[in-house]
Amino acid sequence: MEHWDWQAVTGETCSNNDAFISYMENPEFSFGPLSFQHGDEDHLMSFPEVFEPNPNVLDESLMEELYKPFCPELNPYTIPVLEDHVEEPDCQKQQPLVVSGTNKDSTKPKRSSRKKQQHRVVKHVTADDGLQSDIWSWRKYGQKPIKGSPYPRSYYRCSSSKGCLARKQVERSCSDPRVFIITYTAEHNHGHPTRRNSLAGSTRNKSSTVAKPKNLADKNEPHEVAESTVLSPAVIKDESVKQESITMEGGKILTPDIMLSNELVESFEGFGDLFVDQFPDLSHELWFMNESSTLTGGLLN
DNA sequence: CGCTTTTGACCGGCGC
DNA sequence: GCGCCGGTCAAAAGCG
Repeated sequence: MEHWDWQAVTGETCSNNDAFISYMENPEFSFGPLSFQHGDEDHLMSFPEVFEPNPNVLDESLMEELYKPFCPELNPYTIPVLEDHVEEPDCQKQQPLVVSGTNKDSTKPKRSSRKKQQHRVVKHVTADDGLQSDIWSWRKYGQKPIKGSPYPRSYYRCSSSKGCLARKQVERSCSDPRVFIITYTAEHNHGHPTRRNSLAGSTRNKSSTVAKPKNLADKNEPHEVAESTVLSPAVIKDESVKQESITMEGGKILTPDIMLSNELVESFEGFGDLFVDQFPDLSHELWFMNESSTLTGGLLN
């Protein structure tokens, strides 16, 4: 395996040896939180979100290494699930052990979570850098004010497939309102979505500023701002186009510089916009497909 | 028509 | 048993 230096958005670096050795120890994590060793320290980083590849020569072997953690054949139906990565939301950290504003008895464990057995992954993201990287489509099914937090928690379920148990909770950090705490529970029982949410019903925010939290346009209640990783319709449609472009190519991606194998291309399915999100320097390598598909008749209409 | 969000009601676990 | 709380349901309404 060729040596590959990873540049993390956080400023940290590590080599692919470190990262992939760790990955091989935890192959069930097809993508998502990835632990690696750097020096004497253990790190846990969300792989698709924090790493950017060095601008290096792009060839197939490097691409395969690059995408090994995301390869669906290893675990096609898994969202980032890493029990060890569970973190308590900020507000709950400040109030020992979950909920209950009273906290009369902090020595006993408060209610053992009803869903204790479920895997959970808690991610902290900002509106600017994290909220658009979710490749799944979600339908909101509830919102509740949370004790001890000025912001409500929103509940989403996967809308890509009926019967999918995947859930996501979104709340705004009370310690840093710029940060959204996203909690994933359960697993997707299906492959990556072929398209994002449909547009219908999702356009109540008349203003379609990119990634703007919905309801800002039509409601003034401050708690409403806490909600939402929902993409603006414009973004959703735009990304759907990109994503289907990849799928529609059905086998080969051709660029002036590279030709990828069928297997690798299949591993990209449902992954197109994530690629673009995470590796903007390389996005032009795939964007041509959108152009070509447009020329051959378009995809969504 | 099929999808979405909104929101009050309901359910079940937990502590007292 | 009661009340609190988080999580879910489902009806209503909007959108393309």
